[in-house]
Amino acid sequence: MTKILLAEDDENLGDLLKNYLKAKMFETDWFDNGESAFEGFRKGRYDLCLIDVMMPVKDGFALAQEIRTINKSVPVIFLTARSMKEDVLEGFKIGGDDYITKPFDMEELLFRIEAILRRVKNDNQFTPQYYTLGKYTFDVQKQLLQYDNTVQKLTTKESELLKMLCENANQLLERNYALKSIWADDNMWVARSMDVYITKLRKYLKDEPNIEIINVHGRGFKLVI
Amino acid sequence: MTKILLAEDDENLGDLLKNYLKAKMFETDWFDNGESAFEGFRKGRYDLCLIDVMMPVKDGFALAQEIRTINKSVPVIFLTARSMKEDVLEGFKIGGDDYITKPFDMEELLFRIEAILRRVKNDNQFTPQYYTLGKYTFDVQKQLLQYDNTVQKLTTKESELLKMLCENANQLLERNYALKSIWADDNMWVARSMDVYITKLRKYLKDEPNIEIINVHGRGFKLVI
DNA sequence: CGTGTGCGTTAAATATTGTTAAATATAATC
DNA sequence: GATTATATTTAACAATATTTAACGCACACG
Repeated sequence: MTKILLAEDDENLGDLLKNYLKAKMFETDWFDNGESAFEGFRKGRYDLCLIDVMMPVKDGFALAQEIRTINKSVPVIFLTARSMKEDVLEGFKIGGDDYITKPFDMEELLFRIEAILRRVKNDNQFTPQYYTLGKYTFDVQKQLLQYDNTVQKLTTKESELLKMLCENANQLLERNYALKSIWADDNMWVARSMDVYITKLRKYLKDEPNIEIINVHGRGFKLVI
Repeated sequence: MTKILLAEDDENLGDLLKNYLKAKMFETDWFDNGESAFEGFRKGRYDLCLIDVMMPVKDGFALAQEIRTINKSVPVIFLTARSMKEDVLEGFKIGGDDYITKPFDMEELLFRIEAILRRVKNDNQFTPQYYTLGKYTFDVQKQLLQYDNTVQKLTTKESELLKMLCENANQLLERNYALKSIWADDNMWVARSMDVYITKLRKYLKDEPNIEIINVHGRGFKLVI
């Protein structure tokens, strides 16, 4: 379950937010000042922080800065009064991921939370170690393609290309994009090299009829599962 | 490049939006009434529609409905005045993907546009697409047309064109619309290329008397089932 | 009817991709 | 550092995909 830290001194708003987020399947710990919120952060594990800028004892920026000293990546969304829009810059400088001005739509807040979580997930998401391609298993780290008792060692380029195809499974992998990523160049000659590797990968995967690398003429390739 | 259709009668807002979106790397065609916007949609190819509800000549809902008759999937965001929040339901019923109430933050709008485009992209990725054409089955991802034990591999262009025809089955598929989508252009020479592909598709489908690709003189083609 | 334009079809021309093998570069071993 | 082994690129040719060209017919419109 996704856990949210909420730092908000207004009792009505805090309660409202906590209940709304609960309804949307987020588990929220609500603190009514910066001091206790920081204590809470140290003891807990949170996927996202929702911090009001104006708070007694320790304001939102101070809290965010403290949080950053012990965690560089947790997303922070600031809640700020509309009149204080200059604060926004300050907020981003501290490393906030978004801000939202009061009064705000609950729906809009939810929207931003989900967008940020999605983004963070994609960022941090260590490229999965393994991909399952029909009866094959592709071990990215070890560069191995195996099924049953057969093991095929892949070369670096083979592995990098297959990895990119897997990341974009059922989607077009653009020729130029792949070339620039793997070959750091996209001239005509290098492009032919990529074709050679496509042939190799197809050969490795030929025993699995549900997996296919199809060409999209003039644009790139698609790994269809 | 991502193309946006903007239908907005307010000259200031329209201009502002167009420039803002341009700065954010979206190419925007701006129409100031529903009538011309629909003309524009028919002739062009758009990734997303941004439609003001209150417009002269043809209001936003009517426009969206007309767009839906020729395209079932393009995302639509409605712009609506805050006082008319009841309209929201109407908008979703028509098949809008989001709505945003005026006055709104440019940033919020951008946020929603990006979120929807991301979602649409992910959707398409996983829904396996098959069309049933009489005794044939058309597998869009794998670009295959099969019946019984016969399998016909389709080329990229063949497949893209057949897909568009299927999406608009029993409806007119406009020449220009298809050309801009598949060929990213609609000059005279490319148009002949499309005719060649129509001939090819007819040849593939000739064994099924209930399926026919008929020509609508001067307008386009229609896949009749 | 006759004329201009659009469409159907086929075949040739061009561009892109598939495949294999040889040449070169890189790494591993001694 | 020379010698293998392995990885990658280059080259050459075959196979496909796409576009262009050509010709004849169909349709709209006067």
